[in-house]
Amino acid sequence: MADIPREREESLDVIQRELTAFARRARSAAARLHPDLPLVSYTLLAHIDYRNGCRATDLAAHYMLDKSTVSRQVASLEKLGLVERHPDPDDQRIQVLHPTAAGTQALASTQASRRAAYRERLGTWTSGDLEQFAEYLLRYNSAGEETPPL
Amino acid sequence: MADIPREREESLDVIQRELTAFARRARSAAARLHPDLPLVSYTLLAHIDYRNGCRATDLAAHYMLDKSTVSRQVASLEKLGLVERHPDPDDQRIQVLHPTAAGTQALASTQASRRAAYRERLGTWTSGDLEQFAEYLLRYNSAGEETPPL
DNA sequence: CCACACTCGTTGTAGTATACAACTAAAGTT
DNA sequence: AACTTTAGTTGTATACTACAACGAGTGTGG
Repeated sequence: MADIPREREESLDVIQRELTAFARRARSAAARLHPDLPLVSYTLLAHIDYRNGCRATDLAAHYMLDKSTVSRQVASLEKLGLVERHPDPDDQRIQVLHPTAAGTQALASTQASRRAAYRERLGTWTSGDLEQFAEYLLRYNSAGEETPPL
Repeated sequence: MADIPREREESLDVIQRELTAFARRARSAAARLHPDLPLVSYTLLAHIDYRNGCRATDLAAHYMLDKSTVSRQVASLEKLGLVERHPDPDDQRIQVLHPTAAGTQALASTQASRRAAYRERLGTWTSGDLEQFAEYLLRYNSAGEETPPL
């Protein structure tokens, strides 16, 4: 039951369909998890934090967004007092983005409810399955650093 | 290396982060794969086809969308001549949606390029890994029929 | 040192996706 | 017949996004 092409195709179709369903549902779910935070911005804020500061260009590359989109999102995060921009002394074009204290705090409280949701949702999974699933997702996403993910 | 809670948390965080990254990238990727099709509508059309006809309400439930959103998307698909509405004779409130010939055809050609993209992307995976990954995604998504997926 | 090219970011404009609320119409329930 | 529930539409407002044009800073080849 291993290398029969038909089985591969079936698996690919399932993966395609389920990933699509997930992506379509993600927004509404995210809205429920942090109704306050501008919601897409949350993702960017989380990434800024994860990277310990980064540039707008990095965000655009990572999420495949136009720089104008990122620019506005960052502006909105700044207006909300969640991120700060620090000009890079070596290159005046660059603004290094960092979460403010409020940003870190907002992230932490949101992260808590996200974690709780995931824990509940994946509560019945064995640790081995979680690990394996995480590994698959990493592999899947990294495969598409260059090419489109969907 | 099995049931240590810390390891579970780490896996959960990775899953969370990678699923989020995927969801954020999905739109831009989808835009590249079918620049012609209204692009969100594609998903709905695919689901209508997959189900061999369904109601707008079913689409809303499946993708966690507001009925007004679905109503407009379906209207746009109809205007493009990709779906037809057939009133249910037993219940005049209901419109059963079906792909038109053009809809089926559009779906087929898009599906071809999608399949190609997935085949390329997952070409190095073993059939076993694909099967396992598909199974995880199914399990993950079905766990959230009630609760939010993200 | 200057002209050209490149990079980072912003702003103008426009299209798409989405939700919420109010509404119509058709069934179903008392 | 009156109330409730379900299916779908429309009005309105907002979020997200891209593309194009632009401004400012950096780097490089004459």
